[in-house]
Amino acid sequence: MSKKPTMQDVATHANVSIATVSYVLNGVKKVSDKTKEKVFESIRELNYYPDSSAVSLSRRKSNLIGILIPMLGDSPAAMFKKNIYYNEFVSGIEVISRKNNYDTMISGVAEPEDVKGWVKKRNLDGLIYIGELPENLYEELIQLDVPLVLIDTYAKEAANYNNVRIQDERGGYLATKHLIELGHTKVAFVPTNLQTSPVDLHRMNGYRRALSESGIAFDEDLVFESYDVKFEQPALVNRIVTADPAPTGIVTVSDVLAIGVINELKKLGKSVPDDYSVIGFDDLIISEYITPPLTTVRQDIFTKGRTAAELVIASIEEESHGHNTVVLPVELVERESTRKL
Amino acid sequence: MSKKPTMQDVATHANVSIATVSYVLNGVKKVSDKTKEKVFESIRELNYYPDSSAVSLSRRKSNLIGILIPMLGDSPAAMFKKNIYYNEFVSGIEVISRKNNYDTMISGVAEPEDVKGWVKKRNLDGLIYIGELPENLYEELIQLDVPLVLIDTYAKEAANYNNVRIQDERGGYLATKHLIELGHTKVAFVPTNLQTSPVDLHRMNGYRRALSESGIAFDEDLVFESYDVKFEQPALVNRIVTADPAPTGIVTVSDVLAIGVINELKKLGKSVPDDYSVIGFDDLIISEYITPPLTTVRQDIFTKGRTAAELVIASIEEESHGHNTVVLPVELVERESTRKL
DNA sequence: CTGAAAGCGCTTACAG
DNA sequence: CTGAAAGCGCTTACAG
Repeated sequence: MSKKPTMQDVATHANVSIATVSYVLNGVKKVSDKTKEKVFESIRELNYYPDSSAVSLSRRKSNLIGILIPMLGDSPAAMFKKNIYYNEFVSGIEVISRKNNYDTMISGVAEPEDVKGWVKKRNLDGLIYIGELPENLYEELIQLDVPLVLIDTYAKEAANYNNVRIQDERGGYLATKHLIELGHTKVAFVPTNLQTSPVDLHRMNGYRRALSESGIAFDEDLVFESYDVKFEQPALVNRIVTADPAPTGIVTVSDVLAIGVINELKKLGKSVPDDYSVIGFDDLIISEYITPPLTTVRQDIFTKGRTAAELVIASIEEESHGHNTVVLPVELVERESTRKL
Repeated sequence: MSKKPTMQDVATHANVSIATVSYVLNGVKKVSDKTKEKVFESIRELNYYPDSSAVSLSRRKSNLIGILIPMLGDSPAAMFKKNIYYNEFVSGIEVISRKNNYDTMISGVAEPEDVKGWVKKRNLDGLIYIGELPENLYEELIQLDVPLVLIDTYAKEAANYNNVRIQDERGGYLATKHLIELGHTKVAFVPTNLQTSPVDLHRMNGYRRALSESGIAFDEDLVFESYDVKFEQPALVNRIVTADPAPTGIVTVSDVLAIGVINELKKLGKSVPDDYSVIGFDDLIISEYITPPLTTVRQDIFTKGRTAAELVIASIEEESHGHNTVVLPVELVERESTRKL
């Protein structure tokens, strides 16, 4: 095959200097229209594409955005693999990035040191981090001085960065309120892990607000941590069905959990929504198609990804490294996993 | 923040030339152990990471692998977004790539010209393409002379590249055979699109083989193209339930389709597996947790991704641009969406 | 409006 | 075993 044409080839072909080609390409300086025309013509004919390694090197800008996905346990991919959620999220980032001429790379986060290395090595222009950032990573990242967007974070350090979150408190509130309105008074709350997940804590605040608004006392015995976002939840569900007081409604912090809970309940011969009303959180694509179709709190994960990408890119291009926080709305979607008591 | 250290900084710090640093880093030439030690020491102290733009530029190698995802309709992401499948696949690629010091980028494929541009721009070392490659893309890619792995392709041109496929024919066979063994004689086959999908055609060959093996005549009227891999399938299912002959078993080419079919059947008051036995294909993570748990033909998508990555990387590093074809096994997973007639 | 030249941070023959 | 220097393909002051 023929070697890839360089800027020099274009310059020669157009009978100008490479500086001029560069100017034309970057829309910089006033280049005469005829020259511009010639150059574009040559670019087209030679089918020229600027070499981004060279561009990155000389411009100190890679047009690369890194997406950091926290690891749960072993491999970064395992996380990505299991969590249907990331699919849409990454998708949103991808769309906006491409539109703005950025490419995206994904990496699992193991050691903070690795992240730093990655950013430096690849000259990443910006970073999107999903979830609570480990303390030590904050320090590393500050040193890196790279535009950063934090997703679903409530850490105080987060205030120094861009943030995209959703109305977590309101989500918990809406879900609980819904069950209460349906006549449920014994409502369980199923977070992942209250120690490690501020998001869960905020949703629980909403849960508590809804309870107290209706004069229902908060009961610790109705909070069941699952510790793991996965479909298999025998232990969790066992605790729920044997709980005292016995709940009739279950507010969950994710659709995956809700599906898991419904599944285990079925195994125990219980019916949803006849015996238990269950609410999810997220509204995954699949949630409408399970049995029963899941009542859930919808968040627009795709938009979350888009917003995150828009924020990093703005931050990169303004050189302002601003810290904006965008809180996206949530909404209750009533389907058939909840019923009037 | 302090500027990122360069190789020069390391050289100065270690009191050697940058050439030596480079040699040490690349394990090339025989550098004395003391020197090596000094250099590594400096690298550690300065927390140095080679700039990959510079490396790419001088070594003409980006250590970047591009994943091409075909677009269905509008945005590339839309595809990625909807198809739960890609999640695992990309995950597999990612794991192997990272282990081999490659990063991966994902792009939707719109115009073949765009792909070419992307490869040239980013100096991609290798490419993984999912699905049937448009004719004109073959030509473009040949010119690019970049290691390529084709996934699930049956085009004759594909023989010139690396391929990863699964036992499609066998999958169709196993699914159909299973239904026949359960006593079904009127078995429907639901492909996506026989015109555009050789994969579907191969699975149908398996379907036909199982039929003929049992002395059941193939009946065109029992083939129902869905034309779209999505959960909503009212028209499709309407055709199925009103078909003559009336099928009792349904072999489907994807879990998404199967879930869609089951869903529509329920809406029509039909029960699975009581009225219809339905089989999927893929065995998505979710498929075990829907109602009824889906009987399906499992393929290991994660391994498919891993294999694809291994092939490109081998191809990149051997400079041999080989064309190996790996056919991964499939296996029938019996769950509860099928029953004895 | 256009170009010569230095520089971005590496790699790699070539000398020694 | 080690280093000086050219080169990878761009960008960008600086001159003109």
